[in-house]
Amino acid sequence: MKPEFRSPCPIATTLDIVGDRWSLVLVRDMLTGKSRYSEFLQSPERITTNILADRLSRMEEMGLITRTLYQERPKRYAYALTEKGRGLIPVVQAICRWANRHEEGTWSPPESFMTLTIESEPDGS
Amino acid sequence: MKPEFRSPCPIATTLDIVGDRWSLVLVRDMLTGKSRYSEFLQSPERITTNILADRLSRMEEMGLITRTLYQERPKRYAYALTEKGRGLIPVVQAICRWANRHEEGTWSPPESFMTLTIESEPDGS
DNA sequence: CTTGCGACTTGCAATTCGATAGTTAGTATC
DNA sequence: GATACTAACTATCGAATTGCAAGTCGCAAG
Repeated sequence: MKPEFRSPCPIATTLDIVGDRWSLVLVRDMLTGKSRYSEFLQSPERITTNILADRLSRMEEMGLITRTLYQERPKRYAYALTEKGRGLIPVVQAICRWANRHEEGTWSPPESFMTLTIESEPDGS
Repeated sequence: MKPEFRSPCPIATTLDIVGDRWSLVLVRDMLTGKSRYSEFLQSPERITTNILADRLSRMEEMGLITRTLYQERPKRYAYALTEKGRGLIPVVQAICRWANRHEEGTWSPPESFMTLTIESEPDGS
């Protein structure tokens, strides 16, 4: 039942976990305040429902997010990043810097996004 | 013929370019001194030849790498990162830090890898 | 008692992936 | 000069993944 990675290389391992076209988009959404299924569906990239359901359960399995019932009757769930998930903040920030520098026309993320930090980081920049 | 991205979001755009399980593994290989087709094949993740050929041509199209004939008769090619490709250094370094912190058993990259810098970066750390 | 919403699930065609086998060009060996 | 070998690909094919559309289920409002 252990997830099997291609190699112990940290890069290959990370790609085995979030190396697809959607996982980090969901991380972005959660970092910018979204928490519900229907909110993820509304993002401009238009993820489909089957992929969304699949990614959410995968990411939960991998310990990146938690799924909590925030309301009984009708049951409603909220998805939120775990500390492991929030640990990806520096990764998505680096990705944003790269895209802004090398791909014309990409949006500049809000200052508040680029200055997010991980609680437990030794460096609060 | 312009590559079409899902949205102008820098994260989604970057994932449209390198958001698969192999591209950044090849970036890693090139950053650690590999430059030839046969060398990439020998990495522990065992990429297959069709995927390797596909990724190399895609990455060349996207401006991440260059393919140069380094020897006539027999023709031999060397692949190297462009400045745009080397711009991904902070991304792969952030990925390494994340994996080392959150995934047990991942290799710690050599110091020389973690201190690589982009020539034109405003911050040489 | 039907309409609608949130959160999924199912079906299916199309694309992509992985394993393996084959090709092409040159070089080295017998 | 036939045989073997290596680098760098290309082709084939079944399996897995993706995208699109439609359907389901619980509930609550009108």
